[in-house]
Amino acid sequence: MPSDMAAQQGRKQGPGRPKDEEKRKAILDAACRQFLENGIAATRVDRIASEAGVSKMTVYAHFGDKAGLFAASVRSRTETLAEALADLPDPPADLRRALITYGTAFVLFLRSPDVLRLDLILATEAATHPEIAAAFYESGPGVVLGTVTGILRQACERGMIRLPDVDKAADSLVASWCHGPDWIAQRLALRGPPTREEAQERVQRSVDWFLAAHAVKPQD
Amino acid sequence: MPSDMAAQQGRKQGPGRPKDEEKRKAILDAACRQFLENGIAATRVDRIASEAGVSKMTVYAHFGDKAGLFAASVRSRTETLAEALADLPDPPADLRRALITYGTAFVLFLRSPDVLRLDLILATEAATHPEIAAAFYESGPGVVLGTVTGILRQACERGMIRLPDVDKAADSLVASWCHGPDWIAQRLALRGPPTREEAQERVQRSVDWFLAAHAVKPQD
DNA sequence: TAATTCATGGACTCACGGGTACAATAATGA
DNA sequence: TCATTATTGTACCCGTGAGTCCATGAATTA
Repeated sequence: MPSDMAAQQGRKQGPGRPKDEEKRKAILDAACRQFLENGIAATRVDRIASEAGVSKMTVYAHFGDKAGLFAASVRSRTETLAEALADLPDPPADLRRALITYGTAFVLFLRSPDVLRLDLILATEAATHPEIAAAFYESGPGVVLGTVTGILRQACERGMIRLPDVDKAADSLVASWCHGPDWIAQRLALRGPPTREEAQERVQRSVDWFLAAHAVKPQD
Repeated sequence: MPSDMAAQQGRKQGPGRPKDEEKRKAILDAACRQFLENGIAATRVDRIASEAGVSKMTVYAHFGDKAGLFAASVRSRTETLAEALADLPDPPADLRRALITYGTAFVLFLRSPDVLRLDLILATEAATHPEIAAAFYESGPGVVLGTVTGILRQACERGMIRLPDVDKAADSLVASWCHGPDWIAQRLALRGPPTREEAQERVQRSVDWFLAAHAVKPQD
């Protein structure tokens, strides 16, 4: 990622001691933890520095100011999460099984505490950091939506189901998997994340509705 | 609401000048606006006071401190919103029409900027103000879920549809109405609230799936 | 009228935390 | 070795904003 280096360092490795990449990583790591745990306002730069085992001046040397540190750390976190999403196995050929497999993975992903916190912070900060919010959407929910849309579109082309509007159908289907009142309750700390069984059961139910309503050939 | 008075004032109207209820209202009003707009940390008590046309001391006399002010203002806002939800018209007899009518109202409600902000702030603050979060859930999402569950249960009893688990079905159905990636995009300020037409179209689609999949009489 | 409580506004205290200054030291390229 | 840049620790500056103090005046009950 050379563009990243250019954007972050801005200097071509002139003479003198180079910046320590390990320290940079450590700072980003600590910053992620702190920002996710406390939000922007309540996070102390001093604490990040000490947790990273680094002096405060080093933090400012690498990232300029608190906002820059936030942006960089969220960006790195977003990339990490996006990789996790990209690592899903190939979809089974069977449509129903493909939807259930992916759906369960998505639910577990989208309701993991880290993603929940990240979503929360970015939603709070969307007004002041629109590019970050957009990047998060693209590499998180956008990927989920795109994958499901692809699966559905393919199934339509193969004549397995019939959908008047694939995009909207995908949106509603994903919604029915992930974001019910039950999910709201988790956001409000009224319950924990679902177990794998709960997630799967929930997705299976939605998928079965969906297929029952849209399948071309008669089924039960 | 006498319990409210007792909790807030604590004194039985002794001698001397009584507290001005209008000022109290004005303070709450300004506080709601500010907290919804900026969140807790970024809200300035001075600003609330000046916007309410009141001295800062008066704010502290009425609400003790910033946290108390926040709690009181969110409570009042939650009550207001709950009233809006309670004001919905009686459900039409027709099941499909009832679901669509309520669903559209819910979507417009849950995606209104105010509710979105409130949800966001409470989710952020859930750890430090669990009772407030719980109260919000009860009078917001909880009411929606309860209403839909009621409608579905009745329909089951009348033999119009068949559902193995009414509660979970209601959760998924509500989710498919409200909280797709499209909604996430709105939270991230990537799009605005849906129009009435969009909301209705979306709900209608979900309801039709649902009924197609669960109707007792033969379907295609 | 007297006693009591509320409200005002402005000045004030005080803790907190972002960001900087500086002097010393370490690592690197030339 | 020399110039250059990174890093450190500590001490510091300084804006900000929550919460308080106080002297004055207004509303209310007895």
